[in-house]
Amino acid sequence: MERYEPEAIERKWQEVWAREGAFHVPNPDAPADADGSRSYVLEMLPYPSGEIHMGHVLNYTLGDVVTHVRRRSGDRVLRPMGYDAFGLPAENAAIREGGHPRAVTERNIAAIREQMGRMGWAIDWDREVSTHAPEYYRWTQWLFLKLFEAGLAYRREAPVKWCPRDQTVLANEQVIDRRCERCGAEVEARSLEQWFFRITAYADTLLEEMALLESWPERVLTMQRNWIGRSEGAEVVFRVEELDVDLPVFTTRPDTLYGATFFVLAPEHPLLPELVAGTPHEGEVLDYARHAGARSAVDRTDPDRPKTGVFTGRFVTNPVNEDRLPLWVSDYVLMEYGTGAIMAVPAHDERDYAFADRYELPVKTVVVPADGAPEAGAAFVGHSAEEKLVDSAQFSGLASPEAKQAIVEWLEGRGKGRPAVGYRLRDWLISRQRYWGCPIPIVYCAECGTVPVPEEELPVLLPEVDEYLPKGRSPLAAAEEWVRTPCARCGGDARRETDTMDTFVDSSWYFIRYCDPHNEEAAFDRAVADYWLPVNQYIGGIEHAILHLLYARFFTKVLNDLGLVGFREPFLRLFNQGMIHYLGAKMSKSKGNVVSPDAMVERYGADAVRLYILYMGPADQDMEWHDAGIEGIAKLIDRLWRLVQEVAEGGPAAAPAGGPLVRSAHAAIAKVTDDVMRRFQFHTPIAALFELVNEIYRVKGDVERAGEVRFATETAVSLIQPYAPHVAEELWARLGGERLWEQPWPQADPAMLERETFELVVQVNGRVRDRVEVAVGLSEEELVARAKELPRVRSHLDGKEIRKTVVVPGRLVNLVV
RNA sequence: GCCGAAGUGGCGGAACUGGAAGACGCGCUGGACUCAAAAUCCAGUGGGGCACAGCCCCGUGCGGGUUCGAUUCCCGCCUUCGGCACCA
Repeated sequence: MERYEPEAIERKWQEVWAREGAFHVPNPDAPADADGSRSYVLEMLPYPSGEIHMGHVLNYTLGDVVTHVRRRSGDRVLRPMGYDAFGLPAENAAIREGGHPRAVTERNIAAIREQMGRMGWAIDWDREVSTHAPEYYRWTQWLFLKLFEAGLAYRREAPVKWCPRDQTVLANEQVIDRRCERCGAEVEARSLEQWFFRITAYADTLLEEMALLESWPERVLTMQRNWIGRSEGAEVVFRVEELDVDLPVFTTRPDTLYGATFFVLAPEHPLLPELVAGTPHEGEVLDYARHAGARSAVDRTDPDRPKTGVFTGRFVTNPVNEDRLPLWVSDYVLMEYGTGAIMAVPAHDERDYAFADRYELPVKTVVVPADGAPEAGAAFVGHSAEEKLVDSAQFSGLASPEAKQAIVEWLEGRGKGRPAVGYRLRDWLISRQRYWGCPIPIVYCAECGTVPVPEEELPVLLPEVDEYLPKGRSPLAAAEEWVRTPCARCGGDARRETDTMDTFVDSSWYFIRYCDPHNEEAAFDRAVADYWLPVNQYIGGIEHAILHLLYARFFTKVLNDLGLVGFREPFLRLFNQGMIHYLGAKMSKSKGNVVSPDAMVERYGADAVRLYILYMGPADQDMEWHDAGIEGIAKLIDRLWRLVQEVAEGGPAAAPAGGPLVRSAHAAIAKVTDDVMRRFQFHTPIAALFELVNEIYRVKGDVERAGEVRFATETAVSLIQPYAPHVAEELWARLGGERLWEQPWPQADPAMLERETFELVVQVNGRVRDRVEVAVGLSEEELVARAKELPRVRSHLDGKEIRKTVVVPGRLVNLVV
């Protein structure tokens, strides 16, 4: 018998698919009134580092299975691929090895494209895009200008996070535990003129429109909610009477206003120098502020470090009771949240309490449990209806939530406060002082100021430079000829912006470009975008739970508000695949525990790798790669292979009208289809295929059942096609079929799923005592009668009185004695 | 601390809507084939007990509860993982 040789088979069918353009899906001629169902299956585009790893294999094989099943179910399926090609690794490789980042990137892209071909993924290669191509980044720049016109892109000097190793600023989202998300270096604070996108204007929308999403993992929604960090409270204005200076604070606990005993400013607060100018405290306060600024972020935000601060000599007035509160400065108050100033209520805030304790400031309890005795000292009680106010003038006795509202209303009536909402989210800092990115299309003119590059002059091409090494300013600044340019408005001397954009800008709209990738007149045609989008199924790693997924949602909402697209959310369903571990740890080059996809494909074939990566376990959980595991899958393919040889030799067989094996085949169709399409579960369909093949093996020697065996074998081949498209195609051909990839997805016949008999489970007192095969459709009385006849049941009934009888039709009888 | 996810055999896991716990695979054991091995095929495989063709008990992190019946629902814990965190 001919042996299964994956290499030759896989090459053969990959060539056929390429020749026939098997997976090319053109846009409909009139997208606005195209009929038939369409489906957009998208996986996060790869960053073109050296080669793909097992995480990519899992990611894109998941998408591939969904694509095949949907295609064969009759959908027009968009399934594109591209490269997130700008970014630091290519630039760093170019610096290290010499050469141009473009050359490094394009070499890597070629290698990845080759590997993807070897995996046999059903990608529409006619739609391939790469974010570093001028044909692409021209439109990234165009979109930047749209945001600029809308007032959503702006430049300002602001304290920013600086990565000393990568020599560039970072977005807040790229700082993890105060370290650079890419290189792990501890970030520093700097104050720089930088470009921002006003994502904070969309904070509420980003929260509210989560309701439009069909299926996102709860943990991702939670992370985004945490990141946006919305909290409701009030702004309350305290006042330095002597100087006529108002100091507003943001608080979530206006109910504790009567408990405020001091007031604290952040060391960076802009009014601080003015407050202490010419006073005996000036030197000490400014000295403290300078030292606080010099502290590292890690040190300063360590909650275990004893709190420090100094008194400014000033007092503020509490608007509710005219109390004069001493004004302190301390670095436990952060300039970047709220107003950079707080009212301190040591009785009801642990941080304020720690500070009060250290500097011997008074503690005044104003909220107590409604039912219990007030405790002495600090009581960090909640602020639900279970707590009430004390020592709070006319608000005493009110429950905490009512008191909040009443106090804010009272303040509002006197112009001393108003309801307010605080967010953790900051505007998105998009400037980068690096070469390999999309140039920001802006020029600075001495006369006209900040001037956008006119649309017809796009793209602003990346200039060629000799030196990519970052030195704290953009390498683009060295291209003096490129930097000097006439002002688009007045024609006078102007200079180009030399920073490039964060690569997350590039990937915030690539899924729209895929719809219309060759458009030279526009970023995309709205009708085409609206035809395909929003994405029905997005698949990718959890590492983008905040970064890319938040930015892409923001971009989509902006584009919708600008009338450029007709949808509000880009990705209706999101699936995050788990990480693949090997030898007990996450695969990494440094640990030397990497399983190379190429080596596995060479040894077992792409089909076996594809099947195994999905068989390892639930795809949304982390999985452990077992070398022995893939052998089991190789065995399945081999068993199917040998089975098909036998069946093919047997020649055509009469189509069976029924039979247990035909029923099993239909059950497998139902299971695979439901798991993939409804449950998005990929390992159990493979188990169902194992079961089907095992069952065929048990009966294949029976010549009477040749028709059943042939039908079940064809079904198994057809069902395995989304997982193992090459060998399935080959086996399908050997069974006399052609173009399996275009064959309609098998339909389970409901009549074949129904059974004439079932195994009735009989319980006594809820414990299984016996089982008996009975006909479907018996009445409850008949089922109970059958159950009572069983000897094992009778021995447990033992003549006792039956107090209750539970019958679940089609399943069980439970007799309670 | 706040928010979220998860805990099932030796291992990965299944059980979807409250109805046979452990599908399927790995591993292991035994058998067939073979001079032998590999491959292949067949069978067995949660733990314990007994009067052992069989039967009984225990068993889904722990303790309670609801129910005729709980891996599944409720309450309270424990552990692990992830996010946020001097965020006022």
